[in-house]
Amino acid sequence: MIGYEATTKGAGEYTMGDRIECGAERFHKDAFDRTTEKRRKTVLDVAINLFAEHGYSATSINDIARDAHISIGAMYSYFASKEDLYFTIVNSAYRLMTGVLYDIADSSADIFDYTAKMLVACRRFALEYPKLNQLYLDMTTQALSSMSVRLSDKIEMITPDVAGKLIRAGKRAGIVRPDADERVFALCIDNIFMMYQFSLSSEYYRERLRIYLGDDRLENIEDVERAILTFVRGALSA
Amino acid sequence: MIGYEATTKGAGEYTMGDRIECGAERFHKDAFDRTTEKRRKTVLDVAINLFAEHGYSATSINDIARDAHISIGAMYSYFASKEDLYFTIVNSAYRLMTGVLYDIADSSADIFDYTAKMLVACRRFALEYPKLNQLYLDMTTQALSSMSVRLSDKIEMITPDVAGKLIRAGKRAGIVRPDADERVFALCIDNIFMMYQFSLSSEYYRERLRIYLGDDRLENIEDVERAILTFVRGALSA
Amino acid sequence: MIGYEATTKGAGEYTMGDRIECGAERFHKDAFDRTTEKRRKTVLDVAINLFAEHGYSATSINDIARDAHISIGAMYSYFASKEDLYFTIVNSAYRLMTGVLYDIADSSADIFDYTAKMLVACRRFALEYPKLNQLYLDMTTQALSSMSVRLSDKIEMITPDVAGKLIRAGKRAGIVRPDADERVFALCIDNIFMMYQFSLSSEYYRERLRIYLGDDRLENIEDVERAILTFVRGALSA
Amino acid sequence: MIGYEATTKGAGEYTMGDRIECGAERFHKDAFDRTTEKRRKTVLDVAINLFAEHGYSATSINDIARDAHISIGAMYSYFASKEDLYFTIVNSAYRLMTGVLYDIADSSADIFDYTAKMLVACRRFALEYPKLNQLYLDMTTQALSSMSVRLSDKIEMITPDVAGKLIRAGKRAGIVRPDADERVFALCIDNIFMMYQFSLSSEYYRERLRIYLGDDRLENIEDVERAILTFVRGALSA
DNA sequence: GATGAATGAGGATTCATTCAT
DNA sequence: GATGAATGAATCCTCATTCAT
Repeated sequence: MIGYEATTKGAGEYTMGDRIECGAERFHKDAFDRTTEKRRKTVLDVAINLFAEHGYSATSINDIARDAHISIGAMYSYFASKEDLYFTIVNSAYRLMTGVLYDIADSSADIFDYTAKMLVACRRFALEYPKLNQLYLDMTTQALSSMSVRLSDKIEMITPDVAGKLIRAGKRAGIVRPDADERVFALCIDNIFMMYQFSLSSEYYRERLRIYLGDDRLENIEDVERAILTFVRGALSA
Repeated sequence: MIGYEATTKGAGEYTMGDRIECGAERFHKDAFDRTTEKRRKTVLDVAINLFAEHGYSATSINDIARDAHISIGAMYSYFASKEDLYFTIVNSAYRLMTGVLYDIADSSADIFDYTAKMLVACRRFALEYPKLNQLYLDMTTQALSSMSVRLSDKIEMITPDVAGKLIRAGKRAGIVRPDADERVFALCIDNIFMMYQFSLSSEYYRERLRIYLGDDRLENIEDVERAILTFVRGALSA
Repeated sequence: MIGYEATTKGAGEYTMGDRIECGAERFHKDAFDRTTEKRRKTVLDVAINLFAEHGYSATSINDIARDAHISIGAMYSYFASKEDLYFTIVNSAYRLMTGVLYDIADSSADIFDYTAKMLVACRRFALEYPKLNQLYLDMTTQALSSMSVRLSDKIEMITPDVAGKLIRAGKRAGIVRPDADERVFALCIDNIFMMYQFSLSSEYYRERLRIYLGDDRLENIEDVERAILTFVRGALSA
Repeated sequence: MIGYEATTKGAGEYTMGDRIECGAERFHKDAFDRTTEKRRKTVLDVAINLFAEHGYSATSINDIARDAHISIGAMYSYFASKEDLYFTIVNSAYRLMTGVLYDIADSSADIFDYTAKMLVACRRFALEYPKLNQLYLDMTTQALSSMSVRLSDKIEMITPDVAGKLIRAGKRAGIVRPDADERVFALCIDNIFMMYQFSLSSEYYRERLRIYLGDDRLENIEDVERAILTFVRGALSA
C-alpha cells in the first residue's frame, strides 16, 4: 500500500534522513532549518531508529540526543517537544511514501500493472526502510491517540482514488468484471498490500508470514508476489 | 482472522473480564485466583482498557490500580510485574480468539462458507471487544519486541491450516481453481480478514475504511461484507 | 571473646533455634511461648539466617514468614514488630554466648589456660554458628543505632572481669609480669579473640585472615592458635 | 591498622569530602567531576554521614539528596546507582587510609616504633573521621556480600608485609624473639590496631572500651596506648 | 546558537503492618 | 490462634523540560 519506486540512486546509498523535507505542516522550529544538513539528517535518522525500535513512550529524547551526539539543549532548540519531533518524522515519512505512491499511480498502465508494481514497491520500501515501516505500524496504534495533533487527520490517502480509477478503467476496457465493487475491491487490494508490507518489516508479521509460507517460499519472494498477483487478477478479472 | 462465535448473551451485555479464564500458561500469581470474581473482572477490564488506549509503555500500574479502585500493593500481589499483567491479558485474549476460530473452522462447509463466517466473526469480535483488538494491534508492534520471546510463542495460528485445507478440498470439489497457490491464497484471505477486523477497532484504520468506502457504505456493513466475499470468491473460483 | 564450650550434644546436631530461651527481657508476645517448639525454632532459625545474610534493613518479615512456612499474621502474633523479632534473636544469642563464656571462666585454671580455651571456643562457635556471628558483627555496626532499644545497653560483658581477675591472680602466682596493666591487657587479649572469631565467620575478615596467613597455615588452624597463645604468653609472662 | 598521617591542617578543620580524589577506579560519572567543588564535597560528606549512621540499606538516595540540598536527578547524574555512590566513598576512603599506612611504614625505625606510630594514627584517624570508620566497619559485614565481588578486590593490605618485614628485621637485630611466628604475630598486632580504631569510632565498641577501661583511663588515652605498646613489646621482645 | 547541569514529578516495585475471615 | 489479602508510604531510578553559561 505504501510503496517506494527506485530512483536514480541505488538502494542503500542513503538513509531515511536524506529525503526528509518539510512541507506545509511544520512541527520543528526555525533553528532546525538553519543547522547543517548533516546534523538534521543525523537527528532524524537516530530518532526514526529509536522511535521505531522502542515505540513513542519508551523512547527518550535524552537517548536520541546522546545517539545523535547532540546536546539536549540543541534538541529543544530544534523541536518544542518530544511530540513535535515525533510528528516531524511521521510527517516527512508520509511525504516520502506519498511521493512514491504518486509515481506508481502515474506510471501504471492498468490495475494489474499497478498491483504488480505496488507489490514490488511494498517489498522494496519495507526492506529499504524497515524502521520507517515499524514506525508507521506503531503509529496506527490506538496508543498514540492522546497526541495533541490527531494522526488520523493526516490520512490523506491516494490509493482509494487511484485504485478506484484503475478498476473503473479496467471495466471500460473489459479486463475487469463489470460487477466489481470499486471501493470494496480497492480496499481489499490495499489490505493485501499493507499486510504484505508489514510482513516484511515487523518481527511479528514476518513470523506470521513464515508460518503461512514456510521458509522455502520466503526464499523466492518474487514467486510469492506472482501468486499474490494471480490472486488479485482472479478476483478482478472479467 | 480473529473470530467470535455468537453466544446466548447479546453483544455488549458483558465486558472482556467475564470470559477470561486461565489455561496452561499462567502469568498471574495464585492470589489473583483467590480474590473475588468482581475484583478480578474489574482489574482485567480496567487493564485492557488502559493498555488498549495508551499502549503498554504509556500505561502505568498506578493508573490501573487507581481506576480499578484497588491498592498498588494488591496489583503486585496479583501480578509479579507490569509485564505479567500484560501477558495475562494477551494470553486470555488469545484463548478467546482461538476458541472462536476453531468453532468456525469446524462448522465451515467450504472455503466460501468459511470466508463469509469469518467476515461476520471479525466484525462481531471487533465491535464487541474493540479494546482487545487495539491491544492486539499494539502487541504486533516492534516496540514490544523485548517481550517478543515470550510473545512469539503465542503465534500458533490455526488459520493457515484451516484455510489451506479448505482450499485443497475446494480444488477436489471443483469449486476452487486448480492452479490456486494454497498457501499464498490463504495468506491473502487472512490479510483481508485482519485488516477488516482492525478497520472496525482502531481509530486509524476506521478512518481509513471511511475514506475508502464513504459513510454511506459503512452504514450497511453487511453489504460490504458481501462485496468482500465476492472479491474472494472471484479470486478462488474455478 | 565469645566462646562456645562443647556440650553433651556433638556439634552440628542442632541449630541455633534450639538453645534460644528467653530471659529477663522479652521482646516477643505471649503467643510465641504458646506455639509449638518446632514452630518457635523454625522461625528463629530462619530469621537468624536471613538477618545474618542480608542485614537488618534488607531482610523483610515477609521473606522470613515465607521461608519459615508461616503466615505473616502469625509472625505478628508472635512479635509486635520487625524490630522486636530482631531483638529477640540478638537477646537470645547474647544469652547463649554469655553462658558459654561463664563455662570457660569457671573452668580456667589460669590466664593462659583461659586463653587457650577461648581460642578453641571462638573457633568452634564461629564455625558452628556462622550466621550468629555474622549477626553479631552486623549488630555492632552503627547502622542499628536508631533502634528504639539501644543495643549498646545490652553489653554486659563478663570478660573484663574474668580476664582481669585471672591476670591479677597470675601476678600473685608469679606467672604474669607484675607491671601488667590488667585492664588494658585484658582488652588486648579480648581484641585478639574477637578478631579471631570474626575472621572465621565473616567473608571479609576470612579473606583478610587468608592474606595474613596464607592457605597453608589455614589448613592447620590449631597450629595458628598455638602461635597466638605464644604471642599472648609472651605479652603477659613475668 | 588504618592510620592517619598528620598534615599541616589540624584535625577537625575539614571534613572527609576534602580529600577525596579519584584514582584508577572510578565509580562516578563524568558529570560529578564537572560540578562545583562545593557541591561535590557536600554530596560526599552527606553521603558518608548517612551511610555511616544508618548503613547502606537503610540510607536512601532521596535522603542524601535532601540533606545535600540537591535534586535526586542531580544525584543520578553524578552516580549511576546508589551502589556506585557507596563505592565511590569506600574507594576514596581506602585511598586515604592506604596512603597513611604507607607513610607510617616508610618512617618506622623498627616494629616497636611502628606499633607506637600506628596506635597514634589509629586514634587520630578514628577521631578525625569517625564516620568513615563506621562505614568501614559496616562494609565488612556479611550483609554487603552482594557487593563483595567488587569490594573484595580492595583488600590489598599492606600491613601484613610491613609488619612481617619489621618483625623479621627485629629478629636479625636481636630485639624480637627468634621463635616469633611472623605471620601470626603480625596478625595479632593488626587485630589490636583494628579493634582500637573501632573502639574510638563505633558507639558499640566505644561502650565496650569504656567497660574495659573505665572513664578515668579513657581521659588519658595516651597512657592507654603506652600500655598497649607494653603489651605488644612483651609479646615480641627477645 | 549550543551546551549539559539541574530539576522534580512520575513510574515500577517492595514491605511493614493491619484486619476480616 | 492462624491466615493471607489488602494497604500505601517509601524506594530506586528515569526523563521531559528549563536555563545559566
